Amino acid sequence: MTVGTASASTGGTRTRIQAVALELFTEQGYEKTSLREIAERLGVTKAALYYHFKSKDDIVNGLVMDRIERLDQLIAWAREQPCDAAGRRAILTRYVDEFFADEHHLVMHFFEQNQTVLKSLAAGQQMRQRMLQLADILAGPDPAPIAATRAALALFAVHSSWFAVRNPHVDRTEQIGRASCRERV
Amino acid sequence: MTVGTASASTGGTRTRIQAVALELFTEQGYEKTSLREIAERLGVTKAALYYHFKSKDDIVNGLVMDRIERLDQLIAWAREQPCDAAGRRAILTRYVDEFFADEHHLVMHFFEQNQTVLKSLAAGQQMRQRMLQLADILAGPDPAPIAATRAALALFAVHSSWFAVRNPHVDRTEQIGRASCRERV
DNA sequence: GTCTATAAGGAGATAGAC
DNA sequence: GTCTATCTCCTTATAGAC
Repeated sequence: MTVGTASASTGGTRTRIQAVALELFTEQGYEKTSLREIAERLGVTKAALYYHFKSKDDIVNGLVMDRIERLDQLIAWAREQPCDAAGRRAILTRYVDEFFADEHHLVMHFFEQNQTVLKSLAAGQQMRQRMLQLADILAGPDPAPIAATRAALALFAVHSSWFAVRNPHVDRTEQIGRASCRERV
Repeated sequence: MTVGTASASTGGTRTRIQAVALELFTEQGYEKTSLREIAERLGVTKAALYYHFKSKDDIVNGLVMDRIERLDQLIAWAREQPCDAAGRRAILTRYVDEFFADEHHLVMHFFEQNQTVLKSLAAGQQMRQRMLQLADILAGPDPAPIAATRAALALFAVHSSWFAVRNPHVDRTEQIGRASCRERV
């Protein structure tokens, strides 16, 4: 896991907490996962978690804020790409490469599985706002409604790949890449 | 709301409960919505809810089971459609017409906002299974991996329309129809 | 950094009167 | 059908010892 800038003094416990929390939040949902459950799986007590994070929400914030920074960089770069098909494809490709490679995709999966939670979290609202910005860039300036819809769908197609993944012989990244590149943008 | 076969004897309270619950579940999530909140909005007490539903899960079950029946009918019909582009388009069109018209789309929206909940509910697992069946039919017999992916994405594109809807001048059904028909299946 | 102990509150669910 | 009252359980979060 690459999560934030864990203070180098700690033995990586903070990062381990985030990793376990992310897994449980994605599997069973944020609300259904208690701090007791996270602590137990780590072999510590609940109180230990509160040394590293000031609240349950704060665990999520750490995960999200990291992505928002990276997303802002991608958005800034995307604004300078040409507004043609090649430019849009380049944007989508970088999006997939950055946010769905390695363990990064775990965070994205968490986002999709916990939409209602993110709605009530400040970090989640910011994330959503960035996604809409990216869709706007893909749609181009003064888009026809149909172009705006298509741009948003292209972005979403990447995310919906989890639903599509069932054949064990096709690995996930391969399928995600295929899904995004097939989309006409 | 058209929810199940409410015993005609009651004054529709059961249906009103489902309508309010559906709205709150979709807005803030299933876990975050308490029975107290539902009861308060209806002007009754928690205990009254338990006369109509044996548990909180049971409220969701009523909503889901209704869709599963309709989905099973659609699946049976879809199996008899030709395996060409026109047939696939016909299937998608009926899917959109049946599940995204009127208030039906509220239930679909609830599904997307509460994926983790549905994972742990028997009714939700059945629903997911039906969706995969439908994707298989769209993909055709012995599909290449790429065809399977494309079929699943086409289905999902319909559902992702909520993300795409931002322009208030384009109404939702119009956009959903457009989204599904634009998709190459 | 991690522990024990506990506070404070809300959740789902039930019993029984009306 | 709906109410009041209550039970039981589990949650997030804090205080303070080690």
